Amino acid sequence: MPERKRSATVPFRRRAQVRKSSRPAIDLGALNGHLGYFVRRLQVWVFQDFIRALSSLDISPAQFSVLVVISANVGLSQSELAEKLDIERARLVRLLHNLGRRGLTQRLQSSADRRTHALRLTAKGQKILTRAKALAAQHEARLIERLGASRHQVMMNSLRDF
Amino acid sequence: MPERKRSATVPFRRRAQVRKSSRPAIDLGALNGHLGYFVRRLQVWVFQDFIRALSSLDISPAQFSVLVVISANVGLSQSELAEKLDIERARLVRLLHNLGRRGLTQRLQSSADRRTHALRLTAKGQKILTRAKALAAQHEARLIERLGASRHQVMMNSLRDF
DNA sequence: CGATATTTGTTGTCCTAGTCAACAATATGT
DNA sequence: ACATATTGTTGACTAGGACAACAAATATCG
Repeated sequence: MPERKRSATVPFRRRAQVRKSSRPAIDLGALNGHLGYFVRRLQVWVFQDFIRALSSLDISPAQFSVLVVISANVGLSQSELAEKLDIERARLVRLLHNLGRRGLTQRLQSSADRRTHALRLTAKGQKILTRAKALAAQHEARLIERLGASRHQVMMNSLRDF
Repeated sequence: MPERKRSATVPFRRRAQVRKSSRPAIDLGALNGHLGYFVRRLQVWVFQDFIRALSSLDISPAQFSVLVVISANVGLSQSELAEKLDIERARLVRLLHNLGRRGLTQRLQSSADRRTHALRLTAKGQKILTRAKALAAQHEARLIERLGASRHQVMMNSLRDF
């Protein structure tokens, strides 16, 4: 996609014709020493690919993580979920509001503590999540392909208990 | 229905000591199979630590990357910089506007192409960048410590040419 | 050359994520 | 019983990023 206008056959380049080739390669400089920069780039790629992968279901990465954790821990409270996913409680409220509006999640009154809501997926939510997991798996396959299986494994092990 | 793996060998835990233990460990579920989730967490940690590290200079990660690349490629244009850092041209305009307002960067008229601006740091910008690099190095040291030197190295190699 | 297309920097607009303070209802500790 | 803490919620605000449109400048190609 990046347009290559580098004609290798030009014998003598007149000054007026020397175009962008005067800056052949841009140096990242000190960024080369910062892992965070590359992590950021990877993360952006992952999000873009993930969003595209689940675009047919209109499920964002954050929404996916919420659905997955609710599904794996039925009845947990918003505070617990927020803490586990490192989301602000205030932000989780809006996430759940949207998911609830779409009929994917439910907030049930907890008998023990009337402040808390016991979270669970609706039948529709479970169905959607099943499809979402399949699409997410395809995304992960692309990531593994892009990264190389061994590197993917290494990074997984390195980051799992970060 | 949630598969609660209660170890059958646990004798009796007194209720008084068990507080919110009705939910002893929250399961990440399918997220455990997604590298992107852990990459995201690392990236958030990195940004938080980086911002804190450079808070005395009030330099964000994005601003740092802009200053670094300009410094390493004096005279490059906004388009080139935007492409290299994967920033929208429109966004870069605002970044440079702020950095310019603070007297850190300059946009000089390019003689060859009067559309483009040749970017460079001011003397003040270079001075600030020098200090920023030192603080960023401290941040990187913390990241290495947190991650382990070997893992840091492995990830660096894995992501450098992503 | 000259008409047309493309590039560059810019502005305006919109959307979403994320942060923060405050608040009512409820629960807890002493 | 009373002070304190937690839970879910709302409102307000900031910032990042996406997108369209635009004028000026340049490139392309008949």
